[in-house]
Amino acid sequence: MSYIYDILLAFSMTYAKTAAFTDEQQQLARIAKALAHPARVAIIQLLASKQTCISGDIAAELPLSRTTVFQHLQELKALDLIRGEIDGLTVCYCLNTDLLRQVQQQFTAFFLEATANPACGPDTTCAC
Amino acid sequence: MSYIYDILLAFSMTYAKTAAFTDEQQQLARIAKALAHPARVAIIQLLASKQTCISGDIAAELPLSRTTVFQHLQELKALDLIRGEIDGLTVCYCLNTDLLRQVQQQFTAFFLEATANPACGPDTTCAC
DNA sequence: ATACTATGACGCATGTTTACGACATAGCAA
DNA sequence: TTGCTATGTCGTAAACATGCGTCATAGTAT
Repeated sequence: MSYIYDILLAFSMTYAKTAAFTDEQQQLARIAKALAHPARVAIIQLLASKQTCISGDIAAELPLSRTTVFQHLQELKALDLIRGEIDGLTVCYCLNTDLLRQVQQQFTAFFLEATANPACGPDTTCAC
Repeated sequence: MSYIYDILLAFSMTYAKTAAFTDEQQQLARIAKALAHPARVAIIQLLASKQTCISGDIAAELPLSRTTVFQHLQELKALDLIRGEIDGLTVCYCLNTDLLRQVQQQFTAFFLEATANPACGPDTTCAC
């Protein structure tokens, strides 16, 4: 019993237990992770504020090196939150507003669920 | 000029440049980071689903060790997203719904800003 | 062709997160 | 007291994130 259990356990060690969470939870966490750095929040706000897509001089507007900004751009791009099209020497990055709207709904649903009940208080069994 | 610049730069190296982003951006990123792991999303959903606050047997409902779950609880607690009150042998954890509502508004505002414009398309200078 | 510029790829150093076992503590109950 | 149970603390290993300098590539212009 414990032998087989140990073998099964071995396969699910270290970072792999994540697979046991629901797709919904993992999806939300993945997007949240993309927003979990001020630089990436700033990049999205920057792209949102420009009518036309701006190129890699995004780096010029942030207090980070071009290399680092590029890395953040890649991360957002990997989740398809932003798109990048090469146009000659420059690259035009822009928001994927369709996906952002979907994501917005996921977050809205999550927060609705989380704030639905008044949680603990004088009317519940405990009083946090 | 470049001498003083270098000194100033030295104070803001490595992870400290974060200070150059707005409070708003940092706050959003901080909360997003708290939601950036499926376990923490699951914990919040779990607490939301229970009428009464449940104790540390949260761990029993998640595919993680008690120690690891405790660590995630601490992280959420550090941001005051959840509260924990000791009641004899057990601890009652519960959501801080007031704060969650504030956070909800921050995210709503961010996504509104991000999805306001149709971004790139046939009507803009580039066509991502 | 040559030089210039905007991008992107690579590698490395440092710090942070995640996960867990082993130990410590503190209430409760026999 | 003694043992049991629910919590919390510590140390540690592995993975991941962050930041940047350096080099490679590929358009553009002279």
